[in-house]
Amino acid sequence: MRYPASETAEKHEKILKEASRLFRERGFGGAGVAEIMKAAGLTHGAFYAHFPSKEALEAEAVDCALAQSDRRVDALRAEGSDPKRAFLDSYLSAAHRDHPGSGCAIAALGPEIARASAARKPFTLRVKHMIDGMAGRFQWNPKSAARRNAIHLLSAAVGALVLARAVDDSRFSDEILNTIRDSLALL
Amino acid sequence: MRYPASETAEKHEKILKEASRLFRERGFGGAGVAEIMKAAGLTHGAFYAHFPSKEALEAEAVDCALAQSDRRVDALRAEGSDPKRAFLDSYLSAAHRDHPGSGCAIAALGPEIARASAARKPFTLRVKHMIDGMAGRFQWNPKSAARRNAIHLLSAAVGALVLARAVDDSRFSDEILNTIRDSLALL
DNA sequence: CATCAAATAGGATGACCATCATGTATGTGC
DNA sequence: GCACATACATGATGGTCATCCTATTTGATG
Repeated sequence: MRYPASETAEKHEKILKEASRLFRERGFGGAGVAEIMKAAGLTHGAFYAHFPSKEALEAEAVDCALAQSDRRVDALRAEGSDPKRAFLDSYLSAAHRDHPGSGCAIAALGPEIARASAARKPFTLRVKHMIDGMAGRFQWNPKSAARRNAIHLLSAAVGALVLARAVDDSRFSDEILNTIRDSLALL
Repeated sequence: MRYPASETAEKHEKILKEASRLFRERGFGGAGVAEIMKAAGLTHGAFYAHFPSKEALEAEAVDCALAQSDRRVDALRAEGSDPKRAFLDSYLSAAHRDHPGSGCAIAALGPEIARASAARKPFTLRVKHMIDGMAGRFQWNPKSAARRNAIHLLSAAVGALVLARAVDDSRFSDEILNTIRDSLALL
């Protein structure tokens, strides 16, 4: 059947959202096309009407997830007086550690993206934009070190989240998150 | 045929070495049992005489890779006068970025380890030991912040390497490595 | 209103993969 | 020196997965 154009666009978005969640939860290899389509309320046969390949879906899903992260960083600035502190509290929280499906794609998929040819381009653009945003909108001392500090903050936050998730000791995991949260607040 | 015990132990080590390299290069899912055995000079049938499952191999391979990293950190201390600086120069080098197969397993496999039940325990022990070693052997100012700074240094170095590998722009990638190298030298 | 194009379902396909089964040859322990 | 255990090779097996094929249905187009 041919469906109304609006519904088609909605379903495309729904597939992307579910893919981006499942990829972050289980990795690119851990989430299959059929499972993603089922989560989106469709069957596997319809997949290739929306995306040319799974690899293309991976690229779009990464872009989608990082766009969401970008919007969240913007929202932090609108809300509180210290957006950097708000970012650290949110990014290095136990909730973020325990729910990768709705969290940062860099920490959930970084090494797999490095091996995935198609996802690297959108990833690069989004990361550049995130660093520019953080450098421009967070409060740094001195202000001249904004870009360096933004790169430092993002790197340390990503690394800490990766470590906190991989470690099999909840106290050690908490220690990592708390240590980096406090350290980066001083930048 | 029954082989001499020494040869068997050698082959066990060879399988582990090749697995740890291939896993770091392609991820757990990207390297199959048959390919690993072939790289070790054997056929796939002999695998289950050495390891009970692929998951068990993943755990031992991670342990093997991190043990090697640990030895390298020790070696840095024996060689130069500033082991922290030597670590940063090595860890955040273009060579390390471009050769994950012989590099740090945290940066190459972190998120996959977080999802791999068996590998998390040895991973946790090795990371704890690495942080203890860096806290005790590197020069920190002030010395009272040694443990906090060691966690900070490892997190930021891992995050920077993940970012530098995933990004599709060599200048940006270099900028990340150089920025974090200089920032962490001040800890 | 008639035609077309596209979105979907269901099923097929071919590849890959972890694991297991079997046969064999040979060090090892008695 | 003999019986046995075992490391190995080869070959199945069962499952999963990405991708393709075909029929169907119906909104869009003129």
